[in-house]
Amino acid sequence: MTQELFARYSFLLDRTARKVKQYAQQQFKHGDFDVTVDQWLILKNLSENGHLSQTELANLVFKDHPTLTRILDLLCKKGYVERVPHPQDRRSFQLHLTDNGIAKVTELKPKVLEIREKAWENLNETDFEEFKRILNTIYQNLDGQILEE
Amino acid sequence: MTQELFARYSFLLDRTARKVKQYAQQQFKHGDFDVTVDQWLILKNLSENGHLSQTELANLVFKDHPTLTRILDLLCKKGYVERVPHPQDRRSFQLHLTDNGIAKVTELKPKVLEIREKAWENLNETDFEEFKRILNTIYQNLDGQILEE
DNA sequence: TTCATATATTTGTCACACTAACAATTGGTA
DNA sequence: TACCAATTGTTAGTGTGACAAATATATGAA
Repeated sequence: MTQELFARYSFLLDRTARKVKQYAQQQFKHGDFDVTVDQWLILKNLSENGHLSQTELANLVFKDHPTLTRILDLLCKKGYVERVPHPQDRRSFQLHLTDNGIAKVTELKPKVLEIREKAWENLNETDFEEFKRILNTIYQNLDGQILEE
Repeated sequence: MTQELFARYSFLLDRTARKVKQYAQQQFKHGDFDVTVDQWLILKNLSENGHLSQTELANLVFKDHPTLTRILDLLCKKGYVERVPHPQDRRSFQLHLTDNGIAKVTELKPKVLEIREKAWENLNETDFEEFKRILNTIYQNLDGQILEE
């Protein structure tokens, strides 16, 4: 029976994802980056895509709306992001980086790449392609599964 | 430069791990399992290893001590686990499942395996071995990295 | 014995994920 | 025009993760 064997994937996946985040967060803290790993993800995506709404950004980074609201609250408080009222739709905001935010992204970008590289010691590009393929397959297998009863 | 490319792994890893957890938690809820995914991990490990201390259990499931304390608080409140004072060492407890806890594990075990299987559609055992190898390599690359300065 | 050190667990704080409920606004339709 | 369903974003509640610090007990050396 391979069922028992396969079931271990969730444990290993969770354990590794936590370790990756924990390692990066330690390095962030050690280098006084002044942002968390998740906050960095938001800053980076805002720097690569100008003037998104929160919904657009949420879809881009695969975070839900309440989580994004709170991360943005913190980034606004730190002065890296601003919520600009949307000219046509008064329900929504256009998000953009402040000058401080832009400077922060410029400063951190190379440092983050260096931190991320550590995980791939002893692994090559073929491994990466395999890894990507399997992760995406799992994601798609579970995505959009409607529950009915 | 492959640096940028590689850096995407953390995003995909995090995204997939969250999806896996979210999917399982939905199914748990839908089936009225009365436990969360993390609580299930604890129950399962307690059923496979009798009379662990919290420290031993924490090492087994790779959760830190405060997190484990809180999960156990909930499981005790639900009546699935008991903390029995260690006969020799008054600092520690021996954990064991109550009768309800044992029944819960028996009830849920096949259901959880079925839920877990969903992720591996379109993937085979070779994929699983590759996946395991890469995850474990990443974990080891980042584990035990001491920070100094 | 006494003190320093180590170990087991708990508590507090902050951040994030998910659900549910809510307010405000928009846009289609009767 | 007057509804009403859908959309955008927020808030509250619960669970979990990481980290630091506190508490209690144990152990070993002086």
